[in-house]
Amino acid sequence: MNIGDAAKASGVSAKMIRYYEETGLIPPAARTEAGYRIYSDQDVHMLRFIRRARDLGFSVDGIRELLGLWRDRDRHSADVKRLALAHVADLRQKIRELEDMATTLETLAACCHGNDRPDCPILSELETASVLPAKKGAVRKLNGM
Amino acid sequence: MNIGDAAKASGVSAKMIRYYEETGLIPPAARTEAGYRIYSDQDVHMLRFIRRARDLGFSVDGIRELLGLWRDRDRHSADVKRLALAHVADLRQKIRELEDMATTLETLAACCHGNDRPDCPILSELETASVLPAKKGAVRKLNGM
DNA sequence: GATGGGGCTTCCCATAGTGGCAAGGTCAAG
DNA sequence: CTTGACCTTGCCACTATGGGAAGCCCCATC
Repeated sequence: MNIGDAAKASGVSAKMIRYYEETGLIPPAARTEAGYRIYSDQDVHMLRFIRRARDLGFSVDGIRELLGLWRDRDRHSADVKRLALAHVADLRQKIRELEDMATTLETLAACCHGNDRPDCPILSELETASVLPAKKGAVRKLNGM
Repeated sequence: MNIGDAAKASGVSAKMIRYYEETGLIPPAARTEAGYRIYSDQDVHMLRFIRRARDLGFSVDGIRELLGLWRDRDRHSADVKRLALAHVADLRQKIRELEDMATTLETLAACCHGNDRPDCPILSELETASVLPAKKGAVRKLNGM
């Protein structure tokens, strides 16, 4: 099948399929004489695997590792589990950071009258305080979320 | 003072100060005859404001609005509050998504023996299931977090 | 058989925010 | 006057994704 059909069948856009091929996440697709990429059901299966991993927030590099393990019949499930739990730790770290931001902002907003007067504790705080002193080593990479 | 000192004093890197100037978030700095940017304590004050807003997860565009309100002596605190609470809603939405991912993965990982055998429910799930069926309208932009 | 529409190809650009590097100018201390 | 630390601009990189243009291809319909 052509790339458009593979995209529909897998839920990965044609654009991203080409990108994944270009960056080596997936092997180069076979081509027709005219240069059209062709995909088998197997390929679609793999693309769906990728899409699901992305839905779980794995980065492309994480997916690369997952795919390696997926293809390796002699894999140790411990390796998969380690990968998954490391990702969970990243997610939880990120959640904590966002949570801190949200509660700080909510606290400030609760103190703001929210009327047509200009005085506002939110702006005052931004102006003067050190808002999040404990912001060391933030998990800065959690793919574009 | 020079850009390096302003960076140290504000906590915003020199690189980012130039970027903010280039993109119009802050007005162009005054220059010495040799072309060096010079910053006043006022400028550093503004840069610190920006950094704190970023620590609270505001996007550069959000900060642009905040700065506008900050500078506007006739602002309505209601506008600031609305901005803040809208951001909180975005944060909470994002948190929910990450939370879903984390719990799904944890559930799967809990079912994985994590030994040297290859069978692994995590991979099985990625292979077959529709992992996150409720993934409509994800908050895709929450500045690079 | 020609024509049209839709799909495919590659290539380039843009996003947000940040880091890094390189070539060259500048300033201050020794 | 030299040296080293700083400044300037400009360009490239990253992640993951979308948009679009120019040009070729395939199939169905007239």
